[in-house]
Amino acid sequence: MAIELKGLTKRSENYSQWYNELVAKADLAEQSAVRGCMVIKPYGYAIWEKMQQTLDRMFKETGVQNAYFPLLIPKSFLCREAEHVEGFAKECAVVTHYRLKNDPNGKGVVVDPEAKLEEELIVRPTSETIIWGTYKNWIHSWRDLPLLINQWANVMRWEMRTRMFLRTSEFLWQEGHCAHTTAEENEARTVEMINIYARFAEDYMAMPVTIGVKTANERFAGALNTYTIEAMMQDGKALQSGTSHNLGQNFAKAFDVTYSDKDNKPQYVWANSWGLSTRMMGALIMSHSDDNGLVLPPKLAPIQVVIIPIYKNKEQLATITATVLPIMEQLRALGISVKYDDADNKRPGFKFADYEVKGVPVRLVLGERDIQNDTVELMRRDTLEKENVPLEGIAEHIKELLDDIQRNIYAKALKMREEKTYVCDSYEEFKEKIEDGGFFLCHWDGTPETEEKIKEETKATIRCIPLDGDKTPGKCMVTGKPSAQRVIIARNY
RNA sequence: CGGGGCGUAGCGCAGUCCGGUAGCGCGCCUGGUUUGGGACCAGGUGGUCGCAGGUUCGAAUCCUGUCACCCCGACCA
Repeated sequence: MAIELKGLTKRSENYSQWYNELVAKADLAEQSAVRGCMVIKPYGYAIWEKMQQTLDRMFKETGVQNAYFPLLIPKSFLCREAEHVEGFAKECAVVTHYRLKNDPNGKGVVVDPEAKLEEELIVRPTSETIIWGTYKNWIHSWRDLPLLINQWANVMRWEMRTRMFLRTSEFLWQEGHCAHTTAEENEARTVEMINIYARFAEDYMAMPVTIGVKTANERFAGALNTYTIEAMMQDGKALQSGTSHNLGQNFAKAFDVTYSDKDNKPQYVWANSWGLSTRMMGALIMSHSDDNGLVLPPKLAPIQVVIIPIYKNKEQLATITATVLPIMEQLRALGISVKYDDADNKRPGFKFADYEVKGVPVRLVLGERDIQNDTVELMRRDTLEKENVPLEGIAEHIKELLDDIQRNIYAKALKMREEKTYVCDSYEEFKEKIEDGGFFLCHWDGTPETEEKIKEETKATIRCIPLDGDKTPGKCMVTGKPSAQRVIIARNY
């Protein structure tokens, strides 16, 4: 394909340009003909599939089942919950007609004015409304609860400005929607799901996150409370990576979802919803990648090991292949995904660079030299270190190495976050230091006005009120009023 | 919607000021030599110059209009 591989912009020179080039050169995604939408290419999608499989397994372990609801939502449904519609109204795509006809004045087709829908349909920006409209029919008795449903879907939010993976008009995600009998059980589920997201981020994506609560300003439209996991990207900006919302009884009341309890009394159900999107692809890229391209955590890499033969003729290739095949079998027996790239239309140097930019964790190079010595050249992507290792026991060695890479990139990301996290008590100091990015642990008086002031003056927002950590009270950095605990303030994507 | 930029081959661009045969690099195709860090040589394919008008013997180039897209803000996961 027409991808110029040379000359990736340096990460330190222009982070945003580096990111865009990386997405293109690692063959993850490209702009589509539709404004603000993205084509996810096979390699990018393979990574997303690994994320999906992992999350799906984690969800099912807690009793969640998958289902699918329609793309289009009747406008009247969206309007049922007042705060919800207000929050999403400004970014909804609307279907108004159901037919085209030949243009009477020329070529092509036009919308047939005769085919106007009586009620407009909204392309889902999220599915709470259509799902609660459906749950009304599913929930009658306390025996129907809890109802734990997830759907994998696309949603559309007509964003003004877009950015590959991080903000696109259409994006893929999963959204879970649960119904419970009690407020306590509902809250516990909301927290359980944000913990699953945190575990996914840390254990699989190797991305440290902070679990916290959103302020009223940043809360999901229609929720009582929003939990979030916040990660720090390499440029010090925050990325909201997953959210879990306690919806209280708002949607149950709006859609009249009630059940008969054990005393045969009607009760509204308690609801929560939680979502994680292809934005995580952006998070993955920005957490670990370097000037040579993507660095994938082994647990999410579609290809964990690539083997490249060096040969001068067919006979040599045959000899190398005979050595490689058993190695591949051993690796696969250990559950390691491996690719043998013996294509003869690309030279080794090209392949080296290509798999590096694609973030393949481990590379083996095998030539005649190695065959004679019973060794193989091994390179790990995270450090780019090369070593010659004996063929004997190579599969076990690689298995351990993959675990080590997974740990190492997590440790690196954690170290970076710690270095760029500051305890700050002076607003003046904050205004100066925020220019270089980072998380700022500051006291805040708890008012939306102060939060708004900080946002207007510095473009930074309160990312979350961390659940763990220091709970020492203090004085608000801006107003000097009392503060219950420090919050994380940062600029964000 | 404000402020800036751009539209010429699949991709990246030059040519536009000063009108006169449509160019370069990469890719792609063919053949050969290569292969331990992004190969080289030779030959070849490929474009109604965003669109619509106008000026002119003649327009990628000048004029008018229009439509895209990109970057910086406002909106946001």
